[in-house]
Amino acid sequence: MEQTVETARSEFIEKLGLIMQTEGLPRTAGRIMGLLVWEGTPVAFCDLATELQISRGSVSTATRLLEDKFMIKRVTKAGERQDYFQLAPKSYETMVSDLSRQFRRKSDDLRSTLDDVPECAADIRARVNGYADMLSSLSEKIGELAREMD
Amino acid sequence: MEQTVETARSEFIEKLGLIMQTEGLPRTAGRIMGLLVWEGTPVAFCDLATELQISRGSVSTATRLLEDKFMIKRVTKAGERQDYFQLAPKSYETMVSDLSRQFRRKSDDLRSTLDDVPECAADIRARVNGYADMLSSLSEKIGELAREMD
DNA sequence: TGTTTCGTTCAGTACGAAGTAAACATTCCA
DNA sequence: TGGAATGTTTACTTCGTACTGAACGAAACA
Repeated sequence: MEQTVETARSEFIEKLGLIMQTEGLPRTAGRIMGLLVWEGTPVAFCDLATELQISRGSVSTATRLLEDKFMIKRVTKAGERQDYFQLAPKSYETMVSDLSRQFRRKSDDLRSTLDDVPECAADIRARVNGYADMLSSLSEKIGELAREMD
Repeated sequence: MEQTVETARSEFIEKLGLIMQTEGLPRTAGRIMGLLVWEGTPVAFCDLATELQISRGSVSTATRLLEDKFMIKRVTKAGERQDYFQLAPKSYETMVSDLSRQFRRKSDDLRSTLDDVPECAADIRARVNGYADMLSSLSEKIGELAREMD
């Protein structure tokens, strides 16, 4: 019975690794997130390496990446030399508003290519804006969700 | 003056290539989309190859991929042996509802790992569901947008 | 029927990203 | 001060994916 929970745990971790890979993050970072979500409590640096069977170097780069994105938080324990990690507060909210920002940036980036396109090429402008509009609508909707989350 | 429009065109195409790459599609497919968005009218198979400076093989696989996703449409012209391509009707709407579906699938996939987790592990269940909820909320919001688009 | 024009498929290649291992820097403790 | 523990950095390796180029098959034309 305990066996199946263990299986579920590693399944969840692996799945989250794959999912976050599709979001453009390294799989390792996703697996770390998975472990931290499952555990809930702070997990030691070395435990991440041993449990996920990855090198300390990978743990270092991945945790730093996740820290920079405010998805996890590095904490310390009194009398403990090791670093511990746990989910950052509002981590999901952060992820969602980050996604919103990504779409916004893409939209703006595309629209900026129209700077040198004269007014007369209205049809081209309309089509490019159409794509950019889709992206900004996505950004808007997702931003809305982010605001609803706290 | 024409020069700058040409520059804007290739900039747009390259940018869309990069953007669609972040969405998990091959860059080539994104550049094809970019060309088709810019032009608006059907573009010949061979013109895709020469204008984007890619092999016919790449054109073949990328167009097939985009066709399968209902993002572009293959059309023919009377008396013309070449295939032509243009944006599919409702292509943006399709892309958005596809995105919604992706998040839905991820959410369901994650939640399914809880099947073997007993009720007593309520804290674990809550955390996993928290992540899945974020994904399904995204799916929901984006699906909403898709419905608003037609 | 032979030839040309197309699009597809597939083997090979190139490239980039991610992970490893080891060297390194720093901190803590004896 | 010496040494162990801890995290970071970097050179190298691995792996997957995307692209090329050529062979192939099918269809149109002559």
